[in-house]
Amino acid sequence: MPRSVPDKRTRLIDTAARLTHEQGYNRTTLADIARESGVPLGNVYYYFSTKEALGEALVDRMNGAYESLRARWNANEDPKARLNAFIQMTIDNRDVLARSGCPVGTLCAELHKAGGPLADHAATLFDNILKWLEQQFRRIGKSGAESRDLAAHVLSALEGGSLLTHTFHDPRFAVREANRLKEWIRDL
Amino acid sequence: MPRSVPDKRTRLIDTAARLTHEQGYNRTTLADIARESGVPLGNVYYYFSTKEALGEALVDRMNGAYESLRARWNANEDPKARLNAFIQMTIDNRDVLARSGCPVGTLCAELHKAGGPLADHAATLFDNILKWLEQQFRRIGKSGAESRDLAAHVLSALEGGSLLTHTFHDPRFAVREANRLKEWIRDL
DNA sequence: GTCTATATGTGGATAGAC
DNA sequence: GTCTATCCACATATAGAC
Repeated sequence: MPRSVPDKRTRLIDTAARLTHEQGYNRTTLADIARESGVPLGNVYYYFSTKEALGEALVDRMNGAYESLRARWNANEDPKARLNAFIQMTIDNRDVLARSGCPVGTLCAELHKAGGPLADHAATLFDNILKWLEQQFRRIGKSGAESRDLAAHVLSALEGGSLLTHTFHDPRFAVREANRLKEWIRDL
Repeated sequence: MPRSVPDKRTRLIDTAARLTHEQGYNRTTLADIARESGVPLGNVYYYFSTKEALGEALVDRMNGAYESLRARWNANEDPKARLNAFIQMTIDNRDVLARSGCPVGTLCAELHKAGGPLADHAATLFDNILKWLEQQFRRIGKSGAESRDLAAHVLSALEGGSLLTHTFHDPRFAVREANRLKEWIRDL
């Protein structure tokens, strides 16, 4: 029994993900999400008791999506190839980054101004990325401490490039940082 | 006639700068700013016709503050020393960065989700930084195109490090990126 | 220039019928 | 499970006396 239209709960999370990325979390209202999902506003509260609960589900969904990507990259045995696949994502998404920034970076920046449990939950997105990056550097033969530093450097450069790309609506900033990292990994 | 208390307009901008950095622009209300400035809410509108007008003044003030810093760094003739002074700012401010992130980076990220004239105005903060950085690399002897790339790389690394430092409330991410840049500049 | 009171709009959340 | 109507809090902005 194929379902061409996902169930309401899924639709609400998907719409929340898109609108939060485009407009920011605070500026995205439950009324926006409900309308774009084709769900009446009052019905949203059957699935999510508060906006924050929807935010938590949104972070969970993003974590799952990135976990799927990492699983795919793990099919390649070469850790440098895995790192390059991660970096290539920035290049492939350059136009989206120019329009709305990195979905993870902008979400973390915004939520950590408010604090609270949702902010900490969003930080797990970066944490999971860092852990995976660290594993790849260990496979290359780096020590534990150095692997953590190198992982942080990769993510810092890509996030910084994404921020400039977003601010100037110019994909080149992120692409240049990505290419710089690829050369740097090649020579490691 | 020394004035220990700045005039109202100045106080409003200063308070707006602090609260916007701590809480974000959207979550900071004019009532917050008025209260913390010791100005009645209705009186705010005598100085700024809209919240956006206050936002513009805030960006202008930040541009002026960073311009003053750059003027001080320009007193040193050595371009590498100037670059190091810029990078050192990240290290000196590490605890503030851990609590609230980079004032410029978080402001640009938040405002560019909404778009509009204020977002473009905020981008001038990064633009002025990049122009100054580019000048230093030209002084070192780099070409125009390469100087622009190197300037973008410095800012990307520091902003990315600041974002991770903010997200994890851990100063080390920004400090490591700063130290890495210092070594990189030394060997240029 | 200053300040109180208030208008206006909007967002999160609830009540309660179906 | 679904949906309409509505409550309540709060943010921007205005009116108008002083």
